[in-house]
Amino acid sequence: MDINNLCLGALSLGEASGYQIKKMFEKQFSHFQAASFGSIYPALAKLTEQGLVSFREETQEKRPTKKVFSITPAGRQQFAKNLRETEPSEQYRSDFMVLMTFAHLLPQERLTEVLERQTAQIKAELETLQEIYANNQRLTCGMRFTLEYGITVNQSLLALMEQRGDQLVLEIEMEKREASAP
Amino acid sequence: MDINNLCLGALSLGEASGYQIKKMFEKQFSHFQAASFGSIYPALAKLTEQGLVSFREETQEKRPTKKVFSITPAGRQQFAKNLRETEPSEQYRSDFMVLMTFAHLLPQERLTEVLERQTAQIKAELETLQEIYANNQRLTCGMRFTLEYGITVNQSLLALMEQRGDQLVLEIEMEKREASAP
DNA sequence: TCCGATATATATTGACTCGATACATAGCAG
DNA sequence: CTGCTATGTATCGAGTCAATATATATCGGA
Repeated sequence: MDINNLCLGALSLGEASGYQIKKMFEKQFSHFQAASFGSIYPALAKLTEQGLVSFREETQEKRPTKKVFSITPAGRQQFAKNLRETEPSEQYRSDFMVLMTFAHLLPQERLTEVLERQTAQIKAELETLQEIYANNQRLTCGMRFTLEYGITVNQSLLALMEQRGDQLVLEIEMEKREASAP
Repeated sequence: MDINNLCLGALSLGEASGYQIKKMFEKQFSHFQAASFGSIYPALAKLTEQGLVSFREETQEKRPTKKVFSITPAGRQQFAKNLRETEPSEQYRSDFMVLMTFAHLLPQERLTEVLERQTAQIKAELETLQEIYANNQRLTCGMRFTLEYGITVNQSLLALMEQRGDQLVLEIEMEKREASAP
């Protein structure tokens, strides 16, 4: 699923400027997709060219002029078609996991810090998702499901980090001592 | 964490050719990092230029000539330094979540298929991780932790999919009917 | 009051990465 | 004997990101 398509999807929920689409990626979609201006603006230009979205210019007082994009009927049709053909793939990239894989190369204080930071991150993400879930009545069933999905993951990870974190630091220190004096 | 660094990390576990490094990304590291030839070969060239890795050419019978790369002491030092400065960030990208967000635009059969496929994917990933965990004595504590992390996530997701999947299909169909005849 | 942070808004650039492809050889299954 | 899988090196085009440029405005703190 490329950014062209994701912009089409975002606009299928309502008209928006490039800046506002970026905000949507940072808020509603942040737990499963990301996009930068460097891909959003070219995508909107291309979609306009293809007649899948249109825009009107909105001059604002005390703010720069906005280009408000809307999805066209052709765009809506195209998005539904692309969606039907999209395979449910996933990709996960984690520097945290890399740090854990090579944890024996980290000083103990740094390892502790990394684990604490990761735990805090998970906690923050969990709270964000729970807040969206609780304070939003207009969510579709599908959206509610993605939130449940994210909440489930983060809850089980938080439990793992809290149960296993301190123990891991000790294990790694043991391993280091064994390696240096076998 | 860029691919240069990841290659350095891979080579810190033992010498390997570009092809073998790719295999490592597909096996040991597949649940948290990925890399293609298009990034691995340029990375190895750059690292060689910087003196962080070196290589010898190994002529094989009935096989193309191999370039076997090894990490140099300077490379090992650089990797440890980079690791200390790496922040534990994570990124997750999921077309499955996009499909769920816009599930109301999918035909029912396709939605069912997507959910089944996702469940199968999670099951497969879970089995792969459990197999590595069980059949490998040489793992470091850190590596074992990354496997536990992955197993935890996939177990809780599998439970969610099995509890919630069928129900979701019904909910979405209800929602569609309400939307078309309010 | 002025400085820096934050927010709204569009847009581009360089660097990085992926997926596909090319080239070369060989074994194995149908 | 054709196609698939495997080992191996390497590049190219297309897509993407992070940073930056350019404007303007608000708001809090020194």
